[in-house]
Amino acid sequence: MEKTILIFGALILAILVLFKLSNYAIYKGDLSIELAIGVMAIVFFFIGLFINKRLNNRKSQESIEIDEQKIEELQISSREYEVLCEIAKGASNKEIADTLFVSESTIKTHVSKLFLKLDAKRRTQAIKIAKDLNIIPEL
Amino acid sequence: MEKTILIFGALILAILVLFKLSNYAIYKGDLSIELAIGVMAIVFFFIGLFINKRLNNRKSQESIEIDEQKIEELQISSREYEVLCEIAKGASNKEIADTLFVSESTIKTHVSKLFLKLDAKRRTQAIKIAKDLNIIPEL
DNA sequence: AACGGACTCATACTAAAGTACCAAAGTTCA
DNA sequence: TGAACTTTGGTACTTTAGTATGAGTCCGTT
Repeated sequence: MEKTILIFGALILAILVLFKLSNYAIYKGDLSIELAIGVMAIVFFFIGLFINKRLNNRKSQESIEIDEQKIEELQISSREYEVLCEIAKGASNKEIADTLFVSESTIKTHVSKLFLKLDAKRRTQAIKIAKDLNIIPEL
Repeated sequence: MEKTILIFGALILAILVLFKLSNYAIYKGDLSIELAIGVMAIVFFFIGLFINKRLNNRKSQESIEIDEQKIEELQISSREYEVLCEIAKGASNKEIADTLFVSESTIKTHVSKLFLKLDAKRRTQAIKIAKDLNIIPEL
């Protein structure tokens, strides 16, 4: 909301400035009315495009961003997080163990901890919850 | 690219039309130059916003869109698809059976079929593959 | 030094998932 | 009509996942 006011404030200011410039040019006989109006219109058209593009870029970046704060809140350790990401990739316990150079028993331990922290009963549920919390990459 | 030409064509046409209208109003003494320019500027600013919003909405709809064609290709039946979505929600076989009013045995049958069609060995992998193929809702 | 937490690992067990095989009913299409 | 497919479901079995318990090492903090 604040941003909207700022944008329109800047817009009105720009209109006033361009008014003065266009009036000056018309009185000097350098510009016709049509040209002044046309230039103004096109300038503001592109201002509209530019502002909207900026807002939309910000939006799509936000949705991709991982919620590091949430990970902290849940007290998920880095190793547990690694295991979570591997689970979300569809790997089995054995595969994850091989990937991370530990035993399957260790993976089971991490998984159990993850379930506690995410309040999940099975890995598919843990993936869903993690996705909803934006704590794992969309990849 | 074609769209861009069309948009700018329409833009130039709109400028010419509004020129004529504004000239007519100025000669009649109804409008001052400043007001005409201001109105033009604001109109085109919002045209810019509007056009860009339209283009971006189309984009974000595309990325959310489920690849129905892919589902057809993989020959996933509607029932199988229902089960796939439930799996992705984190539900167990028992829970899915209760949700769809069938037996757990039936769910297992559908799941096995899904694994064949998605070339997956376990449900977490099936979810990943389905996600990558854009055949299940982001939800 | 003592404590707590992360990481690692094992064992034993249960539960859930996954596989194989079989079957029946209904629908669609050549 | 027969074949193919979908949907449903059961049984028996194997494999993987998940739980519980216990333990050791390392590191940081009090």
